[in-house]
Amino acid sequence: MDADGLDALSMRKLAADLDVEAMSLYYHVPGKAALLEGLAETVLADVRLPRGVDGDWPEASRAVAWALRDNARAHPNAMPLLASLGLGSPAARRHTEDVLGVLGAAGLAPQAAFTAFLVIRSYVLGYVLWEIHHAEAKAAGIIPATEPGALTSVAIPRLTTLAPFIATFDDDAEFERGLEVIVAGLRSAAHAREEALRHAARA
Amino acid sequence: MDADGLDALSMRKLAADLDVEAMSLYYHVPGKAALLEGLAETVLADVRLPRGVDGDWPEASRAVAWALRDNARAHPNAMPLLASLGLGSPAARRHTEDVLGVLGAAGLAPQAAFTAFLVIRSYVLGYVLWEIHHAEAKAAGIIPATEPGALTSVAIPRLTTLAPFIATFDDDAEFERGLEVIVAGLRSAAHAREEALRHAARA
DNA sequence: AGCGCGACCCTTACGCTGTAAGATGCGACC
DNA sequence: GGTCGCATCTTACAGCGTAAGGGTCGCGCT
Repeated sequence: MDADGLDALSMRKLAADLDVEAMSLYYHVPGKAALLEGLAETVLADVRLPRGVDGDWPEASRAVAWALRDNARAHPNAMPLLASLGLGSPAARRHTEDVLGVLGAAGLAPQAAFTAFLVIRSYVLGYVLWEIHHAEAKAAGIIPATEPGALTSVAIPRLTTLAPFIATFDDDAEFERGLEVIVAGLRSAAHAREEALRHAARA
Repeated sequence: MDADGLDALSMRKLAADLDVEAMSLYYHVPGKAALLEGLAETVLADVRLPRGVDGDWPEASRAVAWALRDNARAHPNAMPLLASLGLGSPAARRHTEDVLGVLGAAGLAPQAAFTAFLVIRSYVLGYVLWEIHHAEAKAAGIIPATEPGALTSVAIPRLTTLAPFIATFDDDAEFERGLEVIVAGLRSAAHAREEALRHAARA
C-alpha cells in the first residue's frame, strides 16, 4: 500500500505477492475490512510519540503534532484510510490513549487533553489530506490560477493573487504556522481555565 | 449519495434511478471520477458562507467554520469524498476563493487569510471525519472502554476515565470548544504580526 | 501404527464494479 | 428524402470481494 496506493491493494494482488491464492487469505483474516483495519493499526502504531516533554504541554502538543505529521508523510497513502476509518475505530483506540498519555503527563487535565487531542488530530489529518493533493498538483506543475481557461482566472482573483505563493511555499513551514496558531489557542484556553478557577476560588 | 452513502453510488444504480442504462451516462459524463468531482462541487457550492461580517475577522472565521460544519452535517457521506479529492481539486477552487473572499473582506491580508483558511478548513474536515464515526459508535451504543475485553480496558486507563464523557458529550459543544481554540490562536497570530510591524516601523 | 483433527491452501462460482466499442432510434435541417 | 447529431441501447471484458466446499499436509493422541 505504501508503494502502490490504496486502490492497488486487492485481495488477489496481495495474495499473488504472497505466492498464494486469494481465498487463502480468508483463513487468516475475516475479510478485507479487517485487513484494512489491521493496516491502519500498523500505521498508527508506527507513530513515534515524543518523550521527555513531561510538564511542558505546549511543547508536547507541538511534538505530538509533528509526530502525527511525520507519520503521515511516511504513509501518505494510508491517510484516506485513517480518515474513512475514523479515529474512533478499535484500531485507533490505543493510539488515542497514547496521545492522551503524553498530553496528560505534560500537564493537561483529562478533558483538556482530550480537547487538545481532538483539535490537534483534526488539524493534522485535515492538513495532511490537503497537503497530499497539493503536493501532487505541485509535482504536476499545476498552479491554481494558471490552468487553461482565462475566464476562470477572473473568477478567482484572490487565488490568482496567491498563486505564486501557493505554488512555491514550503509545506512544512505552512504546517508549522498553522500549528503555532493552534498551540497559541490552547495556551489561551488554558489561561481562561485558570482565570475561571481563580474566580471560583474567590467566590 | 446523501441517502445511501458513497459506496452505494454506482453507475448502474444511478442509471437505474434515472430510468436509463448505465452506459448512457457516459454520453454526459467522461467517467465516474468526473461525476464524483461534480458531486463534490455541488456539495461545496451548497456551503452557505456568512454575510455581513465585514471587518470583524474573528467573527467571520467562526462563522465560516460553522458554515463548513453545517455543510458537513447536511452531507456527511460526502466528507470522505472531499477528503480524498482534496481542497486543491478544480472543484474546490471556487469554494476556496469564496472563503478567502469572506476572510479578506473581514480584514485579513491575503496570506493571513490563506493560513486562516487552511487551519479552519483542516480542523473542520478532520473534526467532521472524526465526528461521523463517533456519531455512529454512539448510535450503536459503543463507548470506547466498555467493549468486550477487560484486558484492553486496563491498557487504556485514560480513555476509560473519559469514557462516560466521550459517550455523552455534545458534538456541537466540542466543536465549538476546538473552534474557540483556533480563533484565539488566530487572534494571537494577528497580534504577533502587528507587533512585528510596529517593531519594523520603529527600526 | 493408525486415526482424527486442525491448520492451511486451492478451485469454482456468483454477483457486482467501471468502462471500451459499436449498433440503434429519433428529431431537425438542407 | 437523406443526412447528421444527440441520446440511448446492447454486448463484452477484466477486475473486484467473497460464499461454499474440497483437498493435503503434519502433529498428537490412542
